[in-house]
Amino acid sequence: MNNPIYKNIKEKINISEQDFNNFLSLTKNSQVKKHDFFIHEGDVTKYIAFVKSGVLYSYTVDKKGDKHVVQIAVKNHWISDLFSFFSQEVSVFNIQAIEDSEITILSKDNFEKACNTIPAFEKFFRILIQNAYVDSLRRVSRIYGNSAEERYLKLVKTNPQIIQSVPQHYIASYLGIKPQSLSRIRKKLYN
Amino acid sequence: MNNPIYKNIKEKINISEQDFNNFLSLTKNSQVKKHDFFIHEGDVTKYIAFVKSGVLYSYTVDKKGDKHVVQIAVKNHWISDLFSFFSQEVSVFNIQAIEDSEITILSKDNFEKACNTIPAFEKFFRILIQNAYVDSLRRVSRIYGNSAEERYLKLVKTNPQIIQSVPQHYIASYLGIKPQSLSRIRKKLYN
DNA sequence: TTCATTAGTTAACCTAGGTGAATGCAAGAC
DNA sequence: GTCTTGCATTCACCTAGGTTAACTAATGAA
Repeated sequence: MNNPIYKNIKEKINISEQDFNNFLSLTKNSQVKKHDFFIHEGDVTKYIAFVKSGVLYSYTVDKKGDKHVVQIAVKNHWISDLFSFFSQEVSVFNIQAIEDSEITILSKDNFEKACNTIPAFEKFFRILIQNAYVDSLRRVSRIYGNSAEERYLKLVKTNPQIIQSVPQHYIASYLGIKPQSLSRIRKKLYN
Repeated sequence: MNNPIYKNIKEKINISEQDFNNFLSLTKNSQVKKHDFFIHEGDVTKYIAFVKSGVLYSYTVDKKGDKHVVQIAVKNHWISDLFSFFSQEVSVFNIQAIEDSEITILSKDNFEKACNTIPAFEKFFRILIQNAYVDSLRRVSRIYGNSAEERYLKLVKTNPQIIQSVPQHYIASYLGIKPQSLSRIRKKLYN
């Protein structure tokens, strides 16, 4: 089977094509135009999204009004506010499309259905939240243990696709610095 | 019932004294002497601990050999490497006692038993991991959106117990700064 | 086409926090 | 009791990244 979602799930759990097709029938295809919202801060998160094409990103806005990019999801990655999705509390994140994107979405109700009929999915989604947790922990230690330059190099190495397809000011925000500083770092590096 | 663990669990889920007593029979009391380890980096986490007295803290060590405090657990709080505990992968954290401490521990096996016999516990522990995840997310945005001084003030306000009972260099590390800088900040504030 | 935005770059200057070293003080070890 | 070790403080100096502002190039709407 050549479906990218199937491949993505297969990386984490064992699942038959049959079960996957059942799962797929619970999802819906959808589109998000450039700059349109997938999740609005203050709403309860109803869907989890798999990015088929394009790029989505999540961010918070602090009391000073500054935006902080938290996650960037390129092709073949999942994105949502997992905490809000699982707890059904309101989201503190916004998720928006950086460019026109095609996504496959799964609602909370159908997520429950998938878990009930295909037990392995419970595990798959528990792994998703665990990974999100670990990502966040890693991020904290990366901020504390590395300079912005080191964090940028790390990103270039582990996520070249993000570097290629995302405007720099999003990347700067994701790294926790200003666009001018990223520009300065890049200048220094590519000399 | 006057048991602090009962109180702590009651804050998150509804549970009868009967069920709680069953749960309690699955736990063990233990002690950690000052500077002794509860969890060693590289081991699989076998226990989750409730701090009855004393203070425990978790930290990572980066490639440069610098220590970064991740969590500080005073009386009546839980501590463990939840990721390692649930996934049974090796831990990247060390957890040590800051002072002689009394803890109540629950093993992975007994955790499974508790979940099987008292379904509400599954929820309780899912909430623990969700909260840990949210804490970590909040921490990232606090680092990006606030100065060390603001982070310190926030800690004083929301966690005075930590300020009172933990030596300053641990707090500095938790805030992501050096002890000298915390000293400077405190001097500036208390003038 | 033209005018207005938005993105990226550069540069001068500023500041929060790091670094290294010195000092004083309290607590264990013996 | 002295010796040592660890913690907090202070100070002088340094540096990564923020700030402001100017300039350019690219995109987009009318």
